[in-house]
Amino acid sequence: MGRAPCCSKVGLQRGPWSPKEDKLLTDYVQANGEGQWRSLPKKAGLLRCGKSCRLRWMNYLRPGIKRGNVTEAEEDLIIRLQSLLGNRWSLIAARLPGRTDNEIKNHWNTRLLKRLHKGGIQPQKSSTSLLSKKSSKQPTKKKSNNKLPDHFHNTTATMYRPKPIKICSESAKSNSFGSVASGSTNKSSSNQEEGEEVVDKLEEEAKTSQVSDISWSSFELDDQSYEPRFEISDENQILFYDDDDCDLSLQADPVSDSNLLDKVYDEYLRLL
DNA sequence: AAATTCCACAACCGCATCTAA
DNA sequence: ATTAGATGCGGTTGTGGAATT
Repeated sequence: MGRAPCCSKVGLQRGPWSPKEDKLLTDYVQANGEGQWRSLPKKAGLLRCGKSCRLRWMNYLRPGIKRGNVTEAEEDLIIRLQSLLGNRWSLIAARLPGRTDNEIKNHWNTRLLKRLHKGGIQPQKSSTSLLSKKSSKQPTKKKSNNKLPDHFHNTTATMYRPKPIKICSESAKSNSFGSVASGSTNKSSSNQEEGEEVVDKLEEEAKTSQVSDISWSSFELDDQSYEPRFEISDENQILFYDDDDCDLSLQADPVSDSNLLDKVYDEYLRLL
């Protein structure tokens, strides 16, 4: 038997929000701040579940939210972060200013996933992500000798090779991962800890193995071997690990090398 | 023009995690 | 240490509009 629903559904409004409800919620949150979602509807005069109010605020009413027009650079970053993190939409959203996890998730499911499938790419699921909680319990990756499988067909897409970087505790701890992983609230401490755990493990490994550079390749963590879904050649070509011939057009704008999104991505790679 | 299918997005649901008592 | 309530997250569904037949 599951636990009781978060709130009684009796008499509560459901479905799309009306402008009047939006205004009530916005006014209340602006006056009283976020939080206390459970008691908020009553105080704000809304006939909605607290969860519903929170979702509406986070995904729609919150100031600074960008809607629609996901740029190619953003799509590129979403794809790259998804390959690193799996379906950790809140983490991914935290790296895309103004975008919500729900929007990114929708965009992924409705467009990017199809595009990748069309290109013969099998995107990883959350259970195989590097930071996934499940990954340590249910390893899904086989140990690899870092060689490409024979059936591997490479396709090309331009991407920028992250520079091998030296992991040091200061940079690891002082980077923005924690603050960003916290997302819109101060609550995602577990995500932050996961990120730091990964960094700590890599740092320890680097110390013991006398290797100071962590390069863009597979590595081991928690007795599991992780390998990227793709490899980046010296010519900045992505070589996708895939069974089928495919033509994925992930052409990044060369100019974007210096743009914010790439920096954001590099920041993640530093952590991994 | 009407019916059907497709698509994008908002919202819901259940579970996991956090926190305070 | 335990427990219950609150919150956050990700998967899924419902719905309205656009596109197609």
